[in-house]
Amino acid sequence: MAEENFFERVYDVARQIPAGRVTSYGAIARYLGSAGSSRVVGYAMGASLDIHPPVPAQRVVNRNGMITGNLQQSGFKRRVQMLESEGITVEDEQVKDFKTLFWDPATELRSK
DNA sequence: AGGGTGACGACTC
DNA sequence: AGAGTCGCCACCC
Repeated sequence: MAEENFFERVYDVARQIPAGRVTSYGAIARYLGSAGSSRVVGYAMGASLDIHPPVPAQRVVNRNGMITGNLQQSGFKRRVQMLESEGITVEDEQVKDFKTLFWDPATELRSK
């Protein structure tokens, strides 16, 4: 049995986020069936920097569309640039048109 | 086995 | 409307 920890599941979903789109921790948590474990998703993202393969955690922001990241602030700036490189406009550490670029796995991967 | 932590989320004042 | 506080659930020590 594939003993995929909750973290790996989060990574799997995050890797399915198409470029130019963003999602929220709560959306992923909800998609995994643990809507209340949004914090765990965020925690997993932080640990994603230490896992392999790399996870596009930069596409995952909080439900406000703001790029959180108290940790790894060193790479935080780089994350914003990567998002802009994908066509996402980031202003003041916040994703512009977040609602439009929002990619909900519960809706997109509903049948996958 | 227990306690503490944490890239959030929703409620309340 | 904005700011602050509490709660949740999984992982690490």
